[in-house]
Amino acid sequence: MTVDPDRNVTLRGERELVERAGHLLLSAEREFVCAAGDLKTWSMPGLRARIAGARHRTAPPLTVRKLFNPQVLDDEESRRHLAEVAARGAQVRICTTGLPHETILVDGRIAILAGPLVGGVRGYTVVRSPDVVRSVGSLFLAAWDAATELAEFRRTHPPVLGQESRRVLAMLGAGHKDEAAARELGLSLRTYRRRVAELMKLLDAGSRFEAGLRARELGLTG
Amino acid sequence: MTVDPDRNVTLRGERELVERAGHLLLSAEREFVCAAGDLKTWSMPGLRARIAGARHRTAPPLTVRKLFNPQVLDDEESRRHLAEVAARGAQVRICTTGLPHETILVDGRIAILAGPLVGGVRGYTVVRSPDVVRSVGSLFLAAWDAATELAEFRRTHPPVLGQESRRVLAMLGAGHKDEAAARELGLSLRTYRRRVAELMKLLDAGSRFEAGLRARELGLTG
DNA sequence: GAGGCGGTGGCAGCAAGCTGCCATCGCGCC
DNA sequence: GGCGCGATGGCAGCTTGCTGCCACCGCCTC
Repeated sequence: MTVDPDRNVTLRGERELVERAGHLLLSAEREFVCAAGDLKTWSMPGLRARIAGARHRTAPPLTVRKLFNPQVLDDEESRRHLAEVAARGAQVRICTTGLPHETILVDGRIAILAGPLVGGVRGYTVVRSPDVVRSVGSLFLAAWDAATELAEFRRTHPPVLGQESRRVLAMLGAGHKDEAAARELGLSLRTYRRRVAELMKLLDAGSRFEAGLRARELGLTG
Repeated sequence: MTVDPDRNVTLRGERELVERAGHLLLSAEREFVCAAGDLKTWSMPGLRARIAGARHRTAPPLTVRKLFNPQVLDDEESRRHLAEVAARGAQVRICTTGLPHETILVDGRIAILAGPLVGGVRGYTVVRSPDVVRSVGSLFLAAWDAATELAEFRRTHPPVLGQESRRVLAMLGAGHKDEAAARELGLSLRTYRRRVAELMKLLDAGSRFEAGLRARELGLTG
């Protein structure tokens, strides 16, 4: 890593990013900002835990802001992770406009911008030029302000269900047993239950009761 | 049965009522009106089916109005029966003020008024005097107009739940397994499930999913 | 045609839920 | 005390729901 703050450095692959810029991420004292289309880009095994650990040392509590596209809510693991992150005090928002590039901002001093995959490896450009970082920061802020709080988003944006899912929902809502419902929908018992399981994942429900609750809550019925 | 229209006849017990006044009930051509505190008074086995059958013969469709107190909604069998009756075209309303006496009105011509139990047998007085029947009719109409449609009533009057039922609901809504929920509430598994079963009866739900749906629908959560 | 891939469905085994039956216990009442 | 009544909880057996595993099928690609 050069000492010239106006020299951008591009690292290839997450491993190199972690090795050579990990300390930058850990150096956050005031604010840690992260924008990404999905959760995959910043997986960085092991680093998250160290960041989480580092937070305990900071005198002024670290402000953590995470901005994502709606598709992070598509799979259950991501939802669980987001919920956990939010529970630890991070602010999480969802932005319906496409996020340009995956971005990290540390204390308004350092920006790390992800590039496209090149030969299966993603490039990460570490930027320290104050003007560049500032303008990235203000772009982020604009997107952040336009985005909606995770909880609010989830409350007002029910997951989009296909035709079949809605028919499964109707069967469940009518109180039919699985066997009858499957027959009525022309599905095998196995497949019907697969659908129900998918639905429950989608609704973040641990039981059918809960699923019913949420289905009504999100206005997915009738 | 006397031919004098101004002579009231009191019949003792439902059997006698059915035997000697059953034909009056079946003679309804225009309107059949029934008000009762509960469904027990007019059980009259076999008669209902015959009334239902008779309706097919009537040239102008028979208007059926039934007025009940809220407690008919307390037990599941009554609810099912009411739903069935309503589905067959009867108008069903719920009246929150106590209904004075069980009453039947046939075509504005005949009134049958139930009295108290005497020696375990209820008396039924058949009235044909036009003035009396008219005034009973107008009293009924007043109560009818003040009452609310069954569907509307059920939508706006969620069943009153005890403290414990609400805690059971909370457990269900939190997605807990029965065992965990029972432990948390300090109940045995058996009793917890009894509570759940009661709750589901109360909510008219054939499955836990449905119960969740209704619970949210009736605003019984959070 | 070979092979991969996604969706389906049968099966089996387990987990969870449901309910009838009965013993028990507390409580009010005679 | 004796009795009945309602609530509780243990037990057992059954139903329902859940899921991993595997085989199969249709489709696409090479």
